[in-house]
Amino acid sequence: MDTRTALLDSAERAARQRGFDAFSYADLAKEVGIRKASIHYHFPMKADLAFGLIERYAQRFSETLSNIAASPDPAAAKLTAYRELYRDALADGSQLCLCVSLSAGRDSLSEQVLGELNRFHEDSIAWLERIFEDGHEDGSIANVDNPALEAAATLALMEGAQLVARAAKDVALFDQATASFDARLTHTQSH
Amino acid sequence: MDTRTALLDSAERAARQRGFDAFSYADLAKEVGIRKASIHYHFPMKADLAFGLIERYAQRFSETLSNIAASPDPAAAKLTAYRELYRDALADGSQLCLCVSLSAGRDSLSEQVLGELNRFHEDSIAWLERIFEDGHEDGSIANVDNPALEAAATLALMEGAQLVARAAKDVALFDQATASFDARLTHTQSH
DNA sequence: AGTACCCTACCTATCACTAGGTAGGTCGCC
DNA sequence: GGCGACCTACCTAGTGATAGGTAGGGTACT
Repeated sequence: MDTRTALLDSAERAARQRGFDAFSYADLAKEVGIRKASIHYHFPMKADLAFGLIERYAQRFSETLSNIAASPDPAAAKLTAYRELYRDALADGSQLCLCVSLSAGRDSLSEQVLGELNRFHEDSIAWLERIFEDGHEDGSIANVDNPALEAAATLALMEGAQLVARAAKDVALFDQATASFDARLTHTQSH
Repeated sequence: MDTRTALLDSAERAARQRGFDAFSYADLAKEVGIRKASIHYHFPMKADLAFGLIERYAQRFSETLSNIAASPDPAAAKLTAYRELYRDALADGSQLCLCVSLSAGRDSLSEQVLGELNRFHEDSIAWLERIFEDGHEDGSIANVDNPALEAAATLALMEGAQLVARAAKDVALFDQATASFDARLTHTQSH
């Protein structure tokens, strides 16, 4: 496999599990099977690695959101899919999604990475706002007063639910925290 | 001032601003005005410092919640007060509350500190559940279906809102994320 | 075909620095 | 005299980063 990709994979897992500052080039080197110094060939500074991580992550996430939005399902189903994204990222309760992890350890990040992170948040909120508007129109989401505010609330809810679930290492907490949100969605049984 | 308290104060601010792993005994020593090694007299290991922090924090928070609960105000007003707690902790958008900060950097914490953190979360949810029950009865909180789930959602919302607001260094994001929540509360104008 | 050159992708060895932590001494106060 | 509170001085084990070397592949000119 491509070494650069292997490094990104290993770093992403470490960052999501332990935080970006909590893993070292030595950890990475051991896992990927090259020497510590060789990592600097691919990522001269650790900030470059952080940027590489968020760049790839944002791109993947963006594609996923586009795919969800493109489906002919009602808006409620799209929000359910969105929720699943965050739920799945928890794995067995030991991982955070990268944006939550980086948000939490914000301080050590470069200005560039921070900008990318904020852009990711803005994109997510814009996407959600659109879905809430659709859900208001097609009636699949209950009580939509202000799509923009609902979008901001949803993002915060997902990130917060992930945080508390990971703290307790218990995915059930994520489900509890998002259950009321889920109850607003009209689930049309399709089989 | 008491040196131990000064150390806790300095450590708390540092932990909330930069994360528990991101400040060192050297930073603390410089700020408090004693030598690095002297800190070990008060907190032999950094884990002891972490425990001291969360212990004091949990106790303070518990008292605050008790005071809020004891007031004769409607349940909605108590939730507003709860929201203010998290909002105020943000300061100018640069700080998290201690539990969010520690949740985020969970990995480096001792089992003991982790237990204390989870207990804090449980207590918060129990407190919130009670408030939601009251709010359902006195009618000051709209659409209360399941108090336990609402409680979990509220905690997650607050922590998540704080996280995204801090990431963007903008308190307005906290307000946006919690606005829909606030809209469910009946605000009785008293003057 | 041979040689000169640059490239990628690693390596060894070491850098300067910081982390948390320890040993042992000093000083004032009850 | 003992103890609380602090000091200087040091240690070990890391950290990210750098310097300089090397094996092997491609390209280009003669």
